[in-house]
Amino acid sequence: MHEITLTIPHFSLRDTLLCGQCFRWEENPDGSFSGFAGAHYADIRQAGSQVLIASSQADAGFWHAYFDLDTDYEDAKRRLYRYRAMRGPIDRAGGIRLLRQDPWEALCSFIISQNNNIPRIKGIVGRLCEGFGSPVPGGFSFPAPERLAGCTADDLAPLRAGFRAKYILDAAKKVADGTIDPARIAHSSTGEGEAELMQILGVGVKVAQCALLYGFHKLDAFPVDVWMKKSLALYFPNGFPKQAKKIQGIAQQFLFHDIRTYQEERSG
DNA sequence: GGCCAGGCTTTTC
DNA sequence: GAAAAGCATGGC
Repeated sequence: MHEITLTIPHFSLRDTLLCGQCFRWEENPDGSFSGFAGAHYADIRQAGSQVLIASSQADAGFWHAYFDLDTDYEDAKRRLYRYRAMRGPIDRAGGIRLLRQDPWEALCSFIISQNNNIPRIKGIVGRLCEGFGSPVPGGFSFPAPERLAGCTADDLAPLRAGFRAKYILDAAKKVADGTIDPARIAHSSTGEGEAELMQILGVGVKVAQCALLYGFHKLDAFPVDVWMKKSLALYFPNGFPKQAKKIQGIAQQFLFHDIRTYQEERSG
């Protein structure tokens, strides 16, 4: 294993890895985390502003990018703090960073997420990797679209993904044959990317926005699910301010984690 | 046991 | 067009 240390002030590793943006990390009893980012297995723990990564590969640059260290979150939080309603969510959930995940993995994972819950999403994603991924140090990679494009729904039955299996296959085929081009979406506007992704069976606005935010790092993407509807009703009944549109994806993550973790029992 | 889960597609009114 | 049903599976 290779030891890599990153310095990330005002950061919460736990909130970042458990807030529902990724599905391949598990918390250990000692508070560290084990799992995968792309094909990189790692054990990660946080000590203050130090993030200690024991990685299967000597690739500090990869982890620098994964934890999005080139984005200034302190600046984003200062801007968002102008809105009184954001202050509680920032104080409670402001340690979250938007991970720069692989686009295909994020797209596929959030197709699986629909009408589903996070523990079961993790189970399906785990079985997908073990059944169809490639062996890498520490476990299995997330399967490439080309690997899944030749599969049938019956092949995916062991995943117990239910009705989502045919959506996974449609997405894999359209990415593998170029109908959907992640490289093109990466250079497109969020609106254009949404339209392209929604060509996939089983991808609506919510899943497309999740893929754009978590897989393509489009910080103006803004997925709204049942939790975000609750949060917006509580904090922004007149809608999220358009002045903050460029970083509303960061705000979304604070609001989502806050409402799920801290406000569930509070009556509106 | 019915309800719900980071929804979407299909059918029906 | 809008609203409702249907969809697989599992946890509570």
